[in-house]
Amino acid sequence: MATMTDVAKHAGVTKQTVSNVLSGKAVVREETRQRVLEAIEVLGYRPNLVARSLRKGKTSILAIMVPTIANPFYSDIVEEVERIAGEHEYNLLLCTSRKSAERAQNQLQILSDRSIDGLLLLDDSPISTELATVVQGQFPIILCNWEHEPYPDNFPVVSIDYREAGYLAGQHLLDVGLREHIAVIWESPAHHLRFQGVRNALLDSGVDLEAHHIIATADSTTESGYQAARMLLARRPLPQAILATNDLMALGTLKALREHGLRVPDDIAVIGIDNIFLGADAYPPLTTVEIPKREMAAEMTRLLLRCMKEEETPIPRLLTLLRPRLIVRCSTPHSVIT
Amino acid sequence: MATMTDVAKHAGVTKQTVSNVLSGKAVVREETRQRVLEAIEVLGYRPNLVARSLRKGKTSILAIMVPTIANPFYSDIVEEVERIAGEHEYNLLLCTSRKSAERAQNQLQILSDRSIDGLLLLDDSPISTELATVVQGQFPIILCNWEHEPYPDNFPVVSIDYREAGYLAGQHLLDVGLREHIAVIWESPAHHLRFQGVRNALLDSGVDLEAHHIIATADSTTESGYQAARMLLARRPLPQAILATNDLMALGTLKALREHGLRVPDDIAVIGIDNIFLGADAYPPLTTVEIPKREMAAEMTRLLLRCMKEEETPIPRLLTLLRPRLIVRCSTPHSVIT
DNA sequence: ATGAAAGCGCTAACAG
DNA sequence: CTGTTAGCGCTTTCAT
Repeated sequence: MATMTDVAKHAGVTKQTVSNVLSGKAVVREETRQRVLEAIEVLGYRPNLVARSLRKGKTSILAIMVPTIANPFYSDIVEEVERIAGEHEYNLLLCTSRKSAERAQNQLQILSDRSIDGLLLLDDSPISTELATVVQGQFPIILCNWEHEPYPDNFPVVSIDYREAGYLAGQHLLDVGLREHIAVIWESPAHHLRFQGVRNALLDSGVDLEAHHIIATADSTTESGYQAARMLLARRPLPQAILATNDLMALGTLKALREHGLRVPDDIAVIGIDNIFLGADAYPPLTTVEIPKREMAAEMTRLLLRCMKEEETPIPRLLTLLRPRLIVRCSTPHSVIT
Repeated sequence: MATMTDVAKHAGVTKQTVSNVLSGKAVVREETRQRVLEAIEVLGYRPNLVARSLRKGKTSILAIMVPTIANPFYSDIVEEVERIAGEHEYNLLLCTSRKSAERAQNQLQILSDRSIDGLLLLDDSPISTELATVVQGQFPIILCNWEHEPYPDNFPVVSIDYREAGYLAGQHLLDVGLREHIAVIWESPAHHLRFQGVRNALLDSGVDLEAHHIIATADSTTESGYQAARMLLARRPLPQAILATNDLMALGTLKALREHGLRVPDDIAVIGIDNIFLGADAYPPLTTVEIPKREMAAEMTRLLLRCMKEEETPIPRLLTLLRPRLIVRCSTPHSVIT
C-alpha cells in the first residue's frame, strides 16, 4: 500500500503538505494541491486510519452493546444506529452482553482499550451503571432502553416511557368496555414498569386486578405466553381480556385460545405491547402498544454524537423518555358507545 | 491513562521487558516479571490496542457486511458470528449495504483503510465479487449466503443449497399426495434457485407446473405473499397447495386463505422455506424447509479465521454448501399411505 | 505556503 | 535475561 510519504515523494513535496491537502485545514497553493491530488490518484493512496487514530487519539468508531442481536427488537435499533453513525462517518462495533455481567465487563474494557469514541449501552441490568463507571471518562456513554426505576443519574439516559405503555394498553381495554376479569401476563421483574402502568390505568377507573388473573413469567417468549394463557383458561371465572406485557407472549396467548376453540376478540380480547414485526399478520391481527424503538435509536445516537463533539463531559443527569402509542387492530373489540 | 513506559519506569525496567511479560514470547526472570505485574496492577495499565494495531499491521477486528440487520435472517447470523469471533478475541464491525452498490463500495474501502483482519460478505449481488476485488489482497474475504449461479470462483463461498431447499419443499407436497394444481409464489429473480428446485422435484415425478399457478413477486414480504395468494384465489381451478419460496410470503398466504374462509391444510396446503422464528406459532403452524443459517454462520466464521491464520492467500475456489431440511408442521396434510 | 522535527504507544530486531 | 534502537503512518508544532 502506498503511504503518505510515497505520495509526497511523487508530488515533490513533504508529507506535511499532503496532510494539509487532505485535511484542508491549512492553505495550499493551487498548483501544489493539484500535483498532490494527482499523485494520490496515480498511486491509489488511501490514508491509514489506524495511524491516524493513534495520532489523534480518536478512532471514529462507535460501539453498541446489546443483550443479544438475535432479538428483532435490538436488531431493529442497531439498524438505525448504524445508518445514522454512517452518515456521520463513524463505523459501528457490535458487542453483546448475553446476560453475563462478566462478559459485559470484559467487552467494556476492550472497547476502552480500542479507544472507541462513544458507546450506546442497552442493558438495564443494575450493575451496568457500575460497569460503565470503570471506563468512565474515556469516552461518552449513553444508557438506552432503561426499563426500571430508579433511572441512573451518572449517565444520560434515553428510553421509553414503559409505564405509559402499560397504561395505554390497560386504558384501551377499559375504553372498549372491558372492565371485569381482566387478566395480565407479565415478565417479572423485567416488565415491572409496564405492569405498574396497567394497574394504574385500571385503578384510575376503579377497576381491580384479581390475583388469580395475574401471571408472572420468567421470560417473555411465545412459549411462556402460551403456558400462562393455558393456566388462565384453567381458572374460573374466565377472563374477558388478556393483556400480555409483550407481543411475543400475546401471540402465544392467541395460540392457546385457538386451541381451546375460543374466539378472539368475541370470547376473549387480547392485547400486547411492542408492535413487533408480524403482529399485523397474526390471527387475528394483534392490537398492541407501539414502542418507538427507531425513534429511540435515532435520539440516542444523536445525543451520543453531540456528547462527543463537546469537549466537556456529557450531561450526567439527562433523562429522555419517548412516548409509546396505541395501535388498534383486531384482537380487541371495537369501541362501545354507551 | 498509564502507558507502557509508565509501567516500565515504575518497575525499574524498560518497556521492552514489559512487552515481553505481556506477550509471553520471551523469557523473563520471575522476580522481574512480578515487579512488572505489580506495576501494571498499581497503575491500572491497559495496552493501547490502536498502537499495537499500527505496529503489528493487524487489528483483531473482523467485519461483516449484510444487506440489512433489521431482517431476522441476518441478525441471527450476526449473533452467531459475533459469538465465535469473540471466543477468538476478535471484535466485530457491522456494515450494511442497503441495496446500494455505491454504499457497499464505500464501506469496503473504509474497512480496508481500517486494516481489518477479515471480512464476511453476505451480499450476493452480481457486483459484489467485483467490489471485493478492489480490496483483495489486503485481508481474506468469504462470500456467504450466495444464492445464485454461477458461484464466484475468486473467493471462497459458504452458502446453503437453496436448490435443494426448493426440491425438499416440492417433494414434500408430492409425498403427502398432492400432485395436481400445485401453485408457487416466488420472488424473482432472487429465489431462482429455490424455484428451480421446486420445479425439478415435480418434474422428477412427472408433475408439471401450470403457468397460471405461478406467481413471481418483486420482494418477499408478508404483503406480497398476501397479494399473490389473492391472485391465485381469483383463478380457476383453485390450487391444492401453495408453495411460497419463503416463510414470510407463506404467512401472508395463510392470511389470505383465512380471509377467504379456506381451511389449511384441508382445502389448500401451504409450505414455506426458511423456518423463521414465529413460523411455529402461526395459524396453523407452518410446514417449512429449514435454512441452517446458524450452521452457515459458524462455518463461514471458522473458515475466515482459518484463512487469517495462514499467511498464504486463502483458497480461492472453495464452495461449501450446507443442506436444508424439512420441518413438517400443520399447514400440510399428513402423509397418505397408498 | 511549505519543510523539518517530534512523537502518539507499541513491537521487532538485535546487542549486550 | 534485559536494554537499546528503530519505525509502523500519521498529525501537531514550530521554523522558514
